[in-house]
Amino acid sequence: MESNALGQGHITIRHVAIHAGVSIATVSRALSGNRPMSPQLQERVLTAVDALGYHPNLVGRALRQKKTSTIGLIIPDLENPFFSALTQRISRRFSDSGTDVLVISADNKLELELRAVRSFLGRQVDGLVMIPCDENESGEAVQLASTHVSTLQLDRFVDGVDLSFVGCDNTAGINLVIAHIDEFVDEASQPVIIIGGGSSTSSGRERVQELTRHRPRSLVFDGDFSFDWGRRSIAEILSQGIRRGTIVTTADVIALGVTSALTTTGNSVPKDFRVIGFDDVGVAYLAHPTLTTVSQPLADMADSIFSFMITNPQSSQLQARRIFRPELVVRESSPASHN
Amino acid sequence: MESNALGQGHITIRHVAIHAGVSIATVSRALSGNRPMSPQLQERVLTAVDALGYHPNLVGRALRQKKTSTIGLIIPDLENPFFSALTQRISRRFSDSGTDVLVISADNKLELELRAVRSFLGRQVDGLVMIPCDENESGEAVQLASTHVSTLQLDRFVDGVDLSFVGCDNTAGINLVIAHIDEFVDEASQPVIIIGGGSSTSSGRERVQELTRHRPRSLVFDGDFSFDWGRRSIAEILSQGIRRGTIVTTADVIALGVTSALTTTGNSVPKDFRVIGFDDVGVAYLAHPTLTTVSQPLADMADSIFSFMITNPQSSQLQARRIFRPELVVRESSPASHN
DNA sequence: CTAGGTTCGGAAAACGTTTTCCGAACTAAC
DNA sequence: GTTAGTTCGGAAAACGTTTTCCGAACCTAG
Repeated sequence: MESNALGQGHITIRHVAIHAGVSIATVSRALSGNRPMSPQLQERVLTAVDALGYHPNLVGRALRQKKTSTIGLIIPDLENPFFSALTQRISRRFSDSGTDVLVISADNKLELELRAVRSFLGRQVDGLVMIPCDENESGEAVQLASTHVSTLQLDRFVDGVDLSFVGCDNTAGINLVIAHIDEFVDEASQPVIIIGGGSSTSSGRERVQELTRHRPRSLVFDGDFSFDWGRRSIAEILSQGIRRGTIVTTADVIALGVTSALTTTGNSVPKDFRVIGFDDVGVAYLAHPTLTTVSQPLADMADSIFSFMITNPQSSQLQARRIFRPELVVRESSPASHN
Repeated sequence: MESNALGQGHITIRHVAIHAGVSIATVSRALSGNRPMSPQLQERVLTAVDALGYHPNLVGRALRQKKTSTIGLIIPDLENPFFSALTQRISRRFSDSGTDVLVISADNKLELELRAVRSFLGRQVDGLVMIPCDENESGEAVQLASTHVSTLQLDRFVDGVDLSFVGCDNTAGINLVIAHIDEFVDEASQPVIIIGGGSSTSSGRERVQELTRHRPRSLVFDGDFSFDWGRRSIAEILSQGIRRGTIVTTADVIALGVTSALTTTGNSVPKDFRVIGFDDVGVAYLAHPTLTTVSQPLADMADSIFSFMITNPQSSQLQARRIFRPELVVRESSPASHN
């Protein structure tokens, strides 16, 4: 059961060196290929490595090299399918580059977010990507991160700090929605029902802001990015006696809760209520009715993050700001040909 | 912008020591509280720490202490809502215990799974939790992990290796489903339509196995744990001229694809087809119709993982096998009072 | 005033690696 | 045959911690 060839503890480079009858420097070089050496010697080392089942201790290596071939990713909520899809895409993008992506979920708590930053910094990650929990309150965490390591804000940014950012153009996305609504709502500037989420995040705020700019007299409800808030918002709306309208949400998770609550209470989508989401998560086209939404280019964003992290030499004097254009995806929850 | 008080590079314990006019040993002790010391001296060190903005280098600490206060979690597919929910619960459970949970997604690829194990081992994690990708092919990865660190299989196990496991009783879960079906299918042993997924995983296999044991003449389709497979399976079923029946799937993600495809093709759920899932992911009760499914006790499982990792002293002679009882949740997709 | 104990700070070793530096051996050129 | 150059292996320093060990200082009791 124990695979120890020598005394106790793990097998180190020293054991390999003894086994192969060489110095530890030679073993290191044979493995890294850092300096050319005679093939037979290298071969001898390699067989010793195999025989002993040696795996290098990355902690020791990191300490010496002052780099870990690792980037950290801090996610507010893994249960949000948009974030988990983003996480998946990013990991995939980095997967064959030698650096691996470590994920920590902050569970939407500022305290955990800050702890995650500290943890990653202490761990000496080569880069840090974070979706800040809060536009204002996450300032400390982001600031701390950025002074120590090359840091990138994703999807949301915090106010004040001038830092690199990758995300989508929320204003443009909402404008697509507005243009779409104009097709079937006769009178322009007809108020809509806005079910917002995460108003203390830049994305949530920007989206609601642009919506109310176009439709000033709209009803605005504010909650968080969750299925449940979508459901509860409908209870509120129905209790106000509203029986039809166009509902624009700031996230698919909300929209899905909304349509679910509407249909279970006997309201028809899109007949009584049209519903529009944001993000185009995987389940959006599985919902019934399928959800009209704004699609973000996840793969492009992952590419952008990758190139930022790879090319960026440690301290990022150059602020990158990559804002991607989203696309409207019209589905059954708000058919274009309705009226 | 640069917060370096001294030359170049990060601020180390040495800088703090100089600043406070003490030795590095004293700084270490002041921070860890490892040995009592006079309050005023400690105070002096602490202010120096604050003044310089020192954060300990966890890599150095890990090297010395031979422990990292970290556990690794390897997930086959973060986009599967069941897995992301599980991940969230586990992180949450560990969040205030001082050890943090690092997640790597294997993207359902054996090669990435093995690499993730190596990465975590090299990183000297104190424990490793993994959901193996494949019942047979993941043997190497799991074996490797278990010989080096206290390892726990989650939700699925691999054949052969005798290793600790936390999961749910799939057989019991399926028996609940069978009992439920018996209520509205007059003739017992009436064949059903089984849409399996992940037949090369223990969970997928066990569930289908128990189903066919009770309903030997059932139609069995095999695919993977994904929305898309659920959709495609329906195309296949309809092309065979089948227009009604009871569909049992081995995962909610499949079931959601199934109901989606059924309703968009004009088939009614539960009138024409009854659909039953497994896992009880968050969206299951948002779907239309809401999904009957088997619910797994996520919080209990997370607790179990936690206590295993905390109590278990390094090498786990004692094999833990915690199998939890699932519960049936009857919803609209297969109403009990149908016939 | 001395013997024995206790407190507490610092020097230095240790963790596992990479890499710089040095020196030995060999080669080639004059 | 000597010198200069090149190759290649090893000794040792370095990375940033924690912790063992030692010794100085102080206290207490006889």
